[in-house]
Amino acid sequence: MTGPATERPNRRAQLLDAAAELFARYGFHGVGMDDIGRAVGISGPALYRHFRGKDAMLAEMLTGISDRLLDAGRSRASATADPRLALDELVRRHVEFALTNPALITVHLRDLDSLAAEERNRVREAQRGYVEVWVDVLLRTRPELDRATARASVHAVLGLINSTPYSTHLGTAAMAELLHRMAIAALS
Amino acid sequence: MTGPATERPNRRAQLLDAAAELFARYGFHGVGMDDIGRAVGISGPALYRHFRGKDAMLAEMLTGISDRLLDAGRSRASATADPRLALDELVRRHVEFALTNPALITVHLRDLDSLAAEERNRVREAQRGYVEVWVDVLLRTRPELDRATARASVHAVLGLINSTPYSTHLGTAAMAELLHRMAIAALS
DNA sequence: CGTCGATGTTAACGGCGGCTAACTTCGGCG
DNA sequence: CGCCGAAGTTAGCCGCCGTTAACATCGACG
Repeated sequence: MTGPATERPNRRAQLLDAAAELFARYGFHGVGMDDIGRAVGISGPALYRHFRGKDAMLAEMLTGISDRLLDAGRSRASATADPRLALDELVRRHVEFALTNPALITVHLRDLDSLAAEERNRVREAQRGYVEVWVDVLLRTRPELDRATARASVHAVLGLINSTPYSTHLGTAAMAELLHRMAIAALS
Repeated sequence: MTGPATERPNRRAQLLDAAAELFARYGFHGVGMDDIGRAVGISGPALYRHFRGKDAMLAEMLTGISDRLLDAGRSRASATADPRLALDELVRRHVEFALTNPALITVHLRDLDSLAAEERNRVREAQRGYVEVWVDVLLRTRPELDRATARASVHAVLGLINSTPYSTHLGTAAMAELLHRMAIAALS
């Protein structure tokens, strides 16, 4: 009975969403396969029809978002000539992403180390690339900075924006505006 | 043999330090009691001579630092009349703390939810109080802000400072200076 | 209409890890 | 010098959880 084949394309995406929510709330090791199944109305081992295992779910989740962020960042940065506008655009995009996907942000910060070495390095590589995009743009607006300082600044600003999940009692629009202003101020 | 009674006062503190380091690197659920023991040269169940259990270690660790931060914040804030100086002092103190104890910061951000409800609420209460100290000071330097916005700003700045653990390739002095400048800029 | 693949189900295994039990060692102290 | 408590040790239990096995259901399609 429980098999409505109405969910056309990616059941996988739905499962990953549910898993992300649980991982965010209880941590990767604090969530069982049964929990994930229960969250979508199926129970336990059915998940193995869609993923090789629990680790694979985390891996797909994290590589997915880091690759996506990297791609988006690259295209935005290269599409805008004025470095100040490009930086503005990077901030805007990242703020929007963080406010839209707090669970993914949380899991990304918290459970990256639960990944197997290979996948973890893959994610770290994408992260590094994303940061370098920011650094390049930042250096064009403030050529007096050395690269190490620029990199540290970018990390700090991403930390500022990513701290979002723990405090969104302000309405997304106002919060986005606030974070944007603070990020730009911190980078000036 | 392995019992040098030379470690006079608090073995507990030493054990908590080791545990914090491991929790920071692998996450609370990713570390076993045997691992913690091995890190200080004893093995496994010996830890139960000092703590009621693994949860108790995490609880003592987190309540310790949050109470300590709250106390330090309160005394600093009330000891300085000029709000701008008080804010400066809060930032300076917190930056120093974050750079000195990256492991504690990491565990605090990551594993708070692994605590039993009672202890968790205790920690959250201290956190809330600490943020309110910041908010009060900030509101005195920028009376045009409403309290909710001030609170969100404080959370964001704490996120900026706490992002430290993931990127200290700059030397603590330079890093402290940089974070301080960025934090103050973001709050202005 | 019968078969097949996709998607579930429940039962059960096996390892890992937190914790307890029973026993040792040793420094301090009356 | 003999006792006692603090601090360790190893052996082992037990429950949780990721994973596998064996079986069910159903829509699609020749």
